[in-house]
Amino acid sequence: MTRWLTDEEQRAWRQLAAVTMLLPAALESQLQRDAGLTHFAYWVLAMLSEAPARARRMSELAALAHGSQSRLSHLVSRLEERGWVRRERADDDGRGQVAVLTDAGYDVVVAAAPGHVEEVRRLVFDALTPDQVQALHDICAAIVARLAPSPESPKSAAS
Amino acid sequence: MTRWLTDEEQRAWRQLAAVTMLLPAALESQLQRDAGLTHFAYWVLAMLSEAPARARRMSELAALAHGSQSRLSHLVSRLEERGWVRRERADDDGRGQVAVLTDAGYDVVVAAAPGHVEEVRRLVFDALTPDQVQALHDICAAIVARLAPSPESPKSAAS
DNA sequence: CGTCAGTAGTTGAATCGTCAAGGAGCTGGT
DNA sequence: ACCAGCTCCTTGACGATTCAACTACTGACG
Repeated sequence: MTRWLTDEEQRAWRQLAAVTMLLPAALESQLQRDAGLTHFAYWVLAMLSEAPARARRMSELAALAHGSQSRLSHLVSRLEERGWVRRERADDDGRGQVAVLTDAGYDVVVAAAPGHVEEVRRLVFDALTPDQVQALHDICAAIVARLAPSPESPKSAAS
Repeated sequence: MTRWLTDEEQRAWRQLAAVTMLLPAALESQLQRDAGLTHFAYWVLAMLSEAPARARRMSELAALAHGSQSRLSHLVSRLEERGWVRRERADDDGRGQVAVLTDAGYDVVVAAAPGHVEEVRRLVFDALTPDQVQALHDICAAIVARLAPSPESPKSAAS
């Protein structure tokens, strides 16, 4: 006995689906054109550029960029070939690898950031009122909570 | 002189970005597991199933599914191999092709729909109040308007 | 009519992502 | 000490997507 969507939900879903299909494509296209970067690659480089010592553990980076470890591993290999990232062994854990942003890599993010931010502003925030920005945050946070089965959130405390 | 994002915008953007990365992946994964379908493939089949005579022009279908013509063409070839869709020449326009949903294809969408809808409800609508659903619709519609450079919208009328 | 720009769609090469398998290192119980 | 099982990460094969031609047709203009 499927609970179908109401008309309002259906309408909202079609718009949301459109956003999830079109917005990433639009950002990809801008980044690809102006900086030769994937949206995912940009995000990874950005996360590295903000990190202390511009370095992060692979798994941490994968989680921050919302991608699988495998995807990240392949990407980092490509970025390494271009000389934007370097891999190092983790001191504390012999299994771990640390991705380090090189100076050349840093220059790439810094060069790509303004155009990307401009595009995000143009496509998203210029279209919204401040109240809507707030609402968007809350809505997306609620959805993300469902998507990321984080260790917190379950009801009662386990001993 | 880049106009950077305010803190509120930044927060909202991170959540929205997370949704655009995680939600499609989650839906893909459910559809792939339970029906052997891509989200895009599901959407295309769904659009066909709603159409009069279960048939649509390729370009119309591409627009409805928010994908490129090339992407659709490749997909339809794969769907054709599985016997879920058939290509026909358009009567009115010799260049055009019409994609037609076969009975087998119809059965596939009908079988996949309940699980998919359940997942959408679980991940999105169960997390939101009715007010938020309404707000989500308006927000996404505003963004989509920026993304789809529709022929209307420009300011003054051209003769 | 012929031609020429524009539209509809397909194709193939190259890129990117996923999935399943595997190497290598840590950790806890005995 | 050992070994079973776990975590971290990489790899290779495969599938899906993009990008840039390319074919085939239409419609307008002289």
